[in-house]
Amino acid sequence: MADPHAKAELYEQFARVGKALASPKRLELLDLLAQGGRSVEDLAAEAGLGVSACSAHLQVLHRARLVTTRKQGTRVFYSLAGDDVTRLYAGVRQVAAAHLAEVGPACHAYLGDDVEQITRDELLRRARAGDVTILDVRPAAEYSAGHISGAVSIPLSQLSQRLAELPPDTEIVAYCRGPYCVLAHDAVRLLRAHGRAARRLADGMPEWRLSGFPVAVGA
Amino acid sequence: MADPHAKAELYEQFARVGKALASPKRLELLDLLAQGGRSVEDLAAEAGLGVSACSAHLQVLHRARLVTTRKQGTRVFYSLAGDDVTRLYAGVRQVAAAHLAEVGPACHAYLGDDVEQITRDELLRRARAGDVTILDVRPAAEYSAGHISGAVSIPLSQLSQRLAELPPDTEIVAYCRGPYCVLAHDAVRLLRAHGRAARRLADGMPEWRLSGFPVAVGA
DNA sequence: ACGTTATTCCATAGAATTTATGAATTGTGT
DNA sequence: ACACAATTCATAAATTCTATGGAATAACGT
Repeated sequence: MADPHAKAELYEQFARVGKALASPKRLELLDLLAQGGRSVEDLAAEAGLGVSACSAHLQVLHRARLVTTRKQGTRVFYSLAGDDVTRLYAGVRQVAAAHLAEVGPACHAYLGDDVEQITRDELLRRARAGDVTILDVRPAAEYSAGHISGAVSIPLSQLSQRLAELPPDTEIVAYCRGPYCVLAHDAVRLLRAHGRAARRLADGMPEWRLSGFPVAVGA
Repeated sequence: MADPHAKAELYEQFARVGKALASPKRLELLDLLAQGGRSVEDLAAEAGLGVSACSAHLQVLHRARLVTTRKQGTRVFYSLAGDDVTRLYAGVRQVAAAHLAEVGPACHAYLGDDVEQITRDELLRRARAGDVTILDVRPAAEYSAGHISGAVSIPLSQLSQRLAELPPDTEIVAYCRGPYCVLAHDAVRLLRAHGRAARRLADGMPEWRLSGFPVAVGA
């Protein structure tokens, strides 16, 4: 009959994935990794962790096989193990947002006042019509790892100095890492403060790519 | 600027969902709940837990809002909070199966030798053609809560005594709770040992329902 | 070969959590 | 008032989490 130990063992394996998702810092790391491969110290800096702590978290993710490693010279690049992992992470966020009342306030506290959004489909239509400027405000390395076809890269930190590079009289749609990333929110507020028409893509690069929408790689 | 505390708080919320998924017993409970609402003691018995321990686990799930409660007389019925939760749970299993080498052996140890499978789409075609008997081998209560349209209910525990109820000369497709449930595996082996042509639906009731395939409710 | 650099490993440590058990309690319905 | 289901509580051992700073490892450049 059903060996209760065998059953427990199987669910133990499933739970390895759950345990990997059980820490806020690890979810932050997944968020960063969804933008492309990254080295440990890069991730540590971006996530506000010490290198050791970051490495430890990454190894939890690695033991659950949510990430893969690749050695490039003296450094180790971590990447998500597959699109299914990206989708799983998105699923966690979606379920949390749909059912946890605290997510709303937490979003507002972190992202600030709502800015006008645009959906992926509408952006694709507008991009094909050519009457919109798509703006990637993530760090340059993330843009290189993959961006929306036709997007220009101006990291948020440089945006106020480089406003002139944006063609005048066209609406700007800014995007970043995902629906819970501040960068595009801040960018839109900054652009509007300078009198530009700007909206934010409702989600970010990973969702765009997973939808099969056109992506470009490189500088 | 970006308040690091606000960011941490947001990811803390996301991690609540992850934490809820971080225990094998809780995943087992989700598996059971995906079949329909259930009382605490029912769940406790099915999952091999004491009532207290089961109640505690359920409250972890409830605090993460993965389940909802409904009072019916003297007992409390727990249900999944939505289809997104069912999908999230399926996602965890899928990622584990795709990336964790240990899942294969654990499956074999629990489910036994592979039995022939059939996909949802093929089953639907065959069912429409009418040349197949669909057999639900889950406990009767789960059948009542929702089953594949046209399926007959013979819980695995009664199958060997009730073989005569199955129309002769038609192939039988057995299904149960999902891809990692033993019931249909055992049923197919039992049927084949009695000389019947039998296969197993590759996944179970929740996946069938989520695909939008026809479902019936009641005895 | 040697120094540099990135990452992992180790030792530590406190805090916090997890899990389960059995008994007591709450609350609902008969 | 009684019976029953579920939760809470008191325990308890075990485990786990998290982060830190320093040592070990491994690969590269000179």
